[in-house]
Amino acid sequence: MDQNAPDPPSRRPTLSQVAKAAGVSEITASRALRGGSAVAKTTRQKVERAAQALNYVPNRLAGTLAGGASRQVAVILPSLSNIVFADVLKGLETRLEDDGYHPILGISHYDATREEHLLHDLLSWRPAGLVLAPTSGNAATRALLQAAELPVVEVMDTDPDAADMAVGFSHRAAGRAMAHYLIGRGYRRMAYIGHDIATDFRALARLDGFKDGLTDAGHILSDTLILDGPSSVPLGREGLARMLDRTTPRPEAVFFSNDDMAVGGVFHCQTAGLSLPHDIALAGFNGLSIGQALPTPLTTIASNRERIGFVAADHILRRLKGERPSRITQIDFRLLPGSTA
Amino acid sequence: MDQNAPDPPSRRPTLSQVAKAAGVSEITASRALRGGSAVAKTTRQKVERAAQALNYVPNRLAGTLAGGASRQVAVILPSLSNIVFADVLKGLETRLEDDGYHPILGISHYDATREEHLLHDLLSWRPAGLVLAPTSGNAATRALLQAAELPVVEVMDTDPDAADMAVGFSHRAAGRAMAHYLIGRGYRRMAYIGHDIATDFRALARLDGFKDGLTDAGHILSDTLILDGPSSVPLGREGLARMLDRTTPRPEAVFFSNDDMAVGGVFHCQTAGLSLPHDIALAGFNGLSIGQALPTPLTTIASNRERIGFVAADHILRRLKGERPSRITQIDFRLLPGSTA
DNA sequence: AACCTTATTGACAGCGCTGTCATTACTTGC
DNA sequence: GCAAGTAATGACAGCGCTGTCAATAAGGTT
Repeated sequence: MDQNAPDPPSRRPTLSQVAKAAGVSEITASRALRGGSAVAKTTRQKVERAAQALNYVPNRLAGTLAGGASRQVAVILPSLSNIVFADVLKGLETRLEDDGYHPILGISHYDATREEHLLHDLLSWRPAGLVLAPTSGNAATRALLQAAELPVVEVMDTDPDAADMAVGFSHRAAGRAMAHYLIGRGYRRMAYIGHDIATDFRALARLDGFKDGLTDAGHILSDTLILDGPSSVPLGREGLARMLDRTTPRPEAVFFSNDDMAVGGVFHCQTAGLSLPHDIALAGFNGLSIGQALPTPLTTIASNRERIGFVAADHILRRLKGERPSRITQIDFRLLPGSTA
Repeated sequence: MDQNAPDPPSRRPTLSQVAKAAGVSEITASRALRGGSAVAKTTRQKVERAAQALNYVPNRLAGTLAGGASRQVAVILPSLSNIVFADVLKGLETRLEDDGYHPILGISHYDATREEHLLHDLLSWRPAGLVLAPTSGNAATRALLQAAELPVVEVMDTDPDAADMAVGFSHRAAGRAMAHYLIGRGYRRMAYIGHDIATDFRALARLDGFKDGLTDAGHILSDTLILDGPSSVPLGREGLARMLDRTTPRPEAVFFSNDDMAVGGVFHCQTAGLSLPHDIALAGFNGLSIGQALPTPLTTIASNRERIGFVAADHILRRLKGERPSRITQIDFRLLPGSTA
């Protein structure tokens, strides 16, 4: 509590104090508490009792410094405003915790400089591994990664030249899949509405894939609207309103950068009295539950973010045990036909 | 390790190597890199150049062990599925990063045992501070906190007997405020629909406050429906459907445990052809953007989660500088009258 | 009984860094 | 030009723990 008061009286108990209390050597106490090694059952109990009595909490800084492997994993994500990355983090944390590991977190805010800085900072804690959803193909970052000599997983995409491992799916393929689906449904005049794509290069990859898909079938994108700022429901709503306002005839189908945006579009249609998908078709990306709970379930592509996080953590952990998980792991997306397109 | 080997293939460079390269003593290198202390400008430059050349990344485990204060802050949250805690985490991370601190994360899953375990685990990293959104008034946890002797902030509520500091607002007061508002709007027969409340005791507090508010005005809650599982849009939708199915006459107004649930309710009304708020009034809690973007903006109470996280981190940091931020900090909620009630 | 295992415990030397106090170099005042 | 002060640097010890190897005790073999 009191920061100023000189507090020599109550320093946290150390292993040596536990050892003394249990009447054994420090190293024996260490082994007893860590389990595994050869320690007599009675000795172990004595030590455990002493630790309990003193309210001993081991100091892993010291342990890691002396022994080797940390049980912390650095995690760098571009954002937490979007539930998508919270999902990834949840999957990560769940798997890590199973093995007594913990994430140290950094948020890059889609800023490459910040990402690099974070990387340097987090590496200084000597984590056992690193998981990141890269913000860009930053060269400096890549160099640091290569030099870091620790298991690294890049999540959310399947970049074939990932520094080490990658867990995710191809956003380009996802965009293409949506194009094929919409074409198959008979839509022709198609538009795209997205949030600030300069920063979110995975959204950009989806757009590129979408265009590719249209091209495959001999079509082209009839209209594109990119709005400033992070994706959100209100932004999507505003986007569709503006697009319909400025373009005649209106597009037959609109692909949004993600579900948040698309749900905004659905709301606009409700307000404007447009019936889905008759008057206009809308599609999103991510498969958020909000979109599926709409009176008209959103047509979208489900990504399994939590699983991506989980598998990423698992890869780190397995690597630490000496195994060699595959370099690129595909976590499939799935097109969810709803009733909006 | 082998001390004699001239150049162990690829261990990370240490401060001593940097010092050697710069032709100064270890401690001088340390001071040069940390800045502040008295080091000649030329010396500092030499050291910085050497560090750069060697690609030196300091080892904070060693630094913290030797020197004192860690730059990690333990964070324990009950969940990440709900955007609410992701928001808090975002605020925390933002403020911490400003000062070069980083969160180590643990998720309790609304489980008191797990929370206690996490606390023990995270404390073993000797964090400089601790932020948690308590899952319960767990006694063992509280004891650990008291003994921990580090700045602790409990977030999301303003528990007057917080172990150390608290940043948030009274959920009870929020519930009451909603009751008063709805009564003021003329609604009488009111119901509540919530998610698994056994675990989420802040939602329970809101319900209690809501009941209090009704009692204040001489009314009582006409119906209550608690559903299993975490809150979600589909769950709220299902909840309202079930309630309307089983109860006649239907309630005039329904207060949901949060916005996710309430938005589900709105969707159900859209599907069932009920007009809001004429046929039935709905209200939520949190002030999520999704609710505000609905064709009928949701009546709700806005909480400022990100700010709570930010202020919590700020309190920790200030405490570490020797200041004494106030024990209980209120981050006000605000009733947002929408068009659903 | 001498010998060999195996189980259990401990001594020792650091891990990489920083706090403390001491030392040296360089100014400045009179 | 010399005492006294300031700036810059370094030697040393130790943070709390674990890996390595050695030592001892206990049990089994021929």
